[in-house]
Parts: sequence; structure tokens; C-alpha cells
Amino acid sequence: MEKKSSMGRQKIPMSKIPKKNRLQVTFSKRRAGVFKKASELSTLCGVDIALIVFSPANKAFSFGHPNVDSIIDRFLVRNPPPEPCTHRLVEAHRNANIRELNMKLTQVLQQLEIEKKHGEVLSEIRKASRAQRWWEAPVNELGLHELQQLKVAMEELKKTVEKQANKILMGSFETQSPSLGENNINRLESKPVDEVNPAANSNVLPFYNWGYGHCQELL
Amino acid sequence: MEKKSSMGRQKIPMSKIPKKNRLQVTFSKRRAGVFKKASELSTLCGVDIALIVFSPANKAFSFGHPNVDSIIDRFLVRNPPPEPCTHRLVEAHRNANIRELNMKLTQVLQQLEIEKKHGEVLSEIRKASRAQRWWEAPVNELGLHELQQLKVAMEELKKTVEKQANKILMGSFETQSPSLGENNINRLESKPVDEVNPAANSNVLPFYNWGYGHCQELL
DNA sequence: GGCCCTATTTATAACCA
DNA sequence: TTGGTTATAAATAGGGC
Repeated sequence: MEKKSSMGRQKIPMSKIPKKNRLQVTFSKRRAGVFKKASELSTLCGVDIALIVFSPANKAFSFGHPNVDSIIDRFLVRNPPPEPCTHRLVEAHRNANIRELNMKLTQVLQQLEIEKKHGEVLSEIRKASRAQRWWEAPVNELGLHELQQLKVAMEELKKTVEKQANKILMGSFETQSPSLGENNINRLESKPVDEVNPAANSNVLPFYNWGYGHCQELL
Repeated sequence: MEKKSSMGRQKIPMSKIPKKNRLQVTFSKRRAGVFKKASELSTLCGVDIALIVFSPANKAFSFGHPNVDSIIDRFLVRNPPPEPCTHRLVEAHRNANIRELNMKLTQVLQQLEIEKKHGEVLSEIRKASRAQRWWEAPVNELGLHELQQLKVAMEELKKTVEKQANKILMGSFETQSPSLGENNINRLESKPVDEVNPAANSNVLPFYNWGYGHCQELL
């Protein structure tokens, strides 16, 4: 009698969904969600954006404002193609870049060795004194109270770690901007949706008004 | 008491936000949201995805699983752009080795971060346990005051970890040379945390699987 | 710009038609 | 698969620090 007609939305672990059919459903819904968010960001803030997703079946979904290719161009070769002269500079930078990368690689490899050794030493020390700390003991040896404490403590730590991870990830999204100060944002309005697959339009975003930009399903 | 402390979220029209500062705030928040959604989609469904956003100030933000460039390449192969296709592919090929170097560097740097964090965590644990022996006693034998101290101590530990993470991140920024390529490490590996206590595994694992995120600048 | 809070709006997981 | 419904989880606008 008190039975609810629905469990409503439930929390799910942030890890790969095991059940295939569930995964497919979630993929479809969340894909739509992400595309919508991307579109809204573009609309609200008037910024250019590109989003490419390969489905579990390896289908490609994409959205771009003003279109995917222009964004890719800007991302890969960050310059509005003015002259061939620029290309030379680009190449020079590329060479310098390679040298730079090689140096970094070498340095980092060395550092990695050092850190590894460091970690090993600490691990040994820790192992030696591990028995004296209940919270490091195997779980099945802990009492109820201890487990509760541990749970609370770890949840706190988890929160902090999550937040920090988020911050770091968000910050690292940023890539270096071109030193050139051009601002010509081309507002090419929507081209007809992908002609390769006419069905893509209604499939990908049946309920959404892509008044601009470009959304298509490929293959 | 009837005073509302906040208006709460208000609905806003889906059109370009007129006020510049408001737009900037919204851009930051929603950008984070979109990137999170993209990351979650990738994690939950194990699919590949790339997201590129140019800010109002024309800065580029990107995220890709496993990395932006591989997605772009895959996309371009299936979706040959109108005409500069050949040129693009050639360009992509020419960039192949630098990308490879970049990736290698990134991988190694990620490994480095893992090892470093591993070491940091172990060090902190050691330090803490040496200074505060009492907290090694079973929790149910601790008094309120001691429990409070334990809480404070754990918060301190968290802070230290945060600070260290920041320091490491800053370090990875500072080695870059202007106008040259760079690698931003954004990997927050959970492994070291796991190893602190195997029991904590399910609790501590970040809700994101940051393990695959990859961000790099080409050129 | 960043972090926190609150009140709302959105997005969605689980169901089911 | 594709779409609705429902109840709950998340995202976020507005405002303070």
C-alpha cells in the first residue's frame, strides 16, 4: 500500500556500468545531456566549442559551434592562416618543442627513479610498523566501532580528494592560448545537418533546437 | 526568521548573457559542469570522448579520453573535411612524432606523480603516527576530547595533502617555456591512497576515474 | 578567481508502458 | 530500442566572503 510507484533516481557508482543494456541506456541519455550542456554553454556565453563522442558501438557523435572542423583547426594549429611565413615559425617551434620534450623526458625519467626508490623505502618502513596501527590492519580484524570510525574518516578524506581532483582537472583543462590577439569569431550559422546520414538529426537530438552549430551522427 | 538567506537558483533565458561579469561566472561554472559530465560519460560507459572549448577570452580548454588528439584523428578519418582534408592529414602525420613524444612524456610524468604522492602519503602517515601515539589505541577507548583531536589531526593531514597536490601542480606549470609546448599533468591517482588501507578502497576511490584523463597542447 | 551556502531548476536512474 | 513517469541526485543562479 505504501509502495512507491518509483524508486526515483538512485545514486550510481562512478565506474563503468557492468550491465550492457543499462550502459546503453545511460549512454544515450547522458550523451544527450552532455550535448545539451555543451550547446547551452555555447549559447549562454557565446563561445566556440566542439564535442566528439564515440559510442560503445564505435559510432561517432559530434557537435560544434560554429562547426567541429573549425574548432579542431583552431586547436591543432592555433593560428588564423594569414601567411606561409607563419608556417615557418610553426615549424621552428616544432623543432624546439621536440628538443624541449626530449629533455623533459630524460629529466622526468630520472626523477621517476628517485621517487620510486623513495617510495620503496617508505613502504618498507611502513610495513614494519603497520601492525601497531589498527586502522591499517586488515578489515576483518577490526571491530564495529573501529570500522565506523574508519568509514567516517575515509569519507572525509575522500571528499577532500575529490574536490582536489576536480580542481586540478578543471585547471588542467586550460591549454595555452595563442599570443596572437585575433578575435574574429566567425558566426557561421547552421549548415544543414549531416547529409551522410539524414536520420542523424532526429536521432541525436530530437528534442533540442540546434539553432546554430552543427550536430551529426557519423557512420 | 522568514528572511530567505538566498534566492536560490533562478531560471535564466537561453540566450547570450548580456552582463559581462555574469557571463564570465556562468562560463566558469558551466564549463566545469560540461567537462565533468563529459568525464562521467566516458567513465560510466567506457567510451572515448573529446571536448574543446574556447573561452570568451579565446583561451582553449580541452579534455579527451584517452586524449584529445587521438579522438580528433579518429574523427577526421571518418569525417573527411570538405577540402583541406589532405593537408590536414599530412599535417597530422607530421605532428605524429611530437605527439608521440608528448604522450610518452605525459605518461612518465603521470607515473612520477603517482610515485610522488605515494611517498608523500607514506611520509605523512609516519609523521603523524610518530607524533600522536595515543590515537593508535582502539577508538572505543578514546575519550571525546581525544576523538576531537583525532579529527583535527586528520584535517591537518588532508590540508597537507592538498597543499602538496597544489605544489606539485604548480611545479608542472613552472617548467614550461613561453610559446613552446607544455604538458599539464592532471592525473590524480588513487592508488597511493588505496594502499594506505586496503579496506578503504571502495570509500576512497574518487567518484571520477581520473586515471585516463589526458590533456596536452600540440605545437 | 575561488569557496561556501541556499533555494530552485535540471538531469537522470529505475521502472514501465 | 524508444519514450514517458517518478522520485531523487546533481547542477547552478544569486549573493557573501
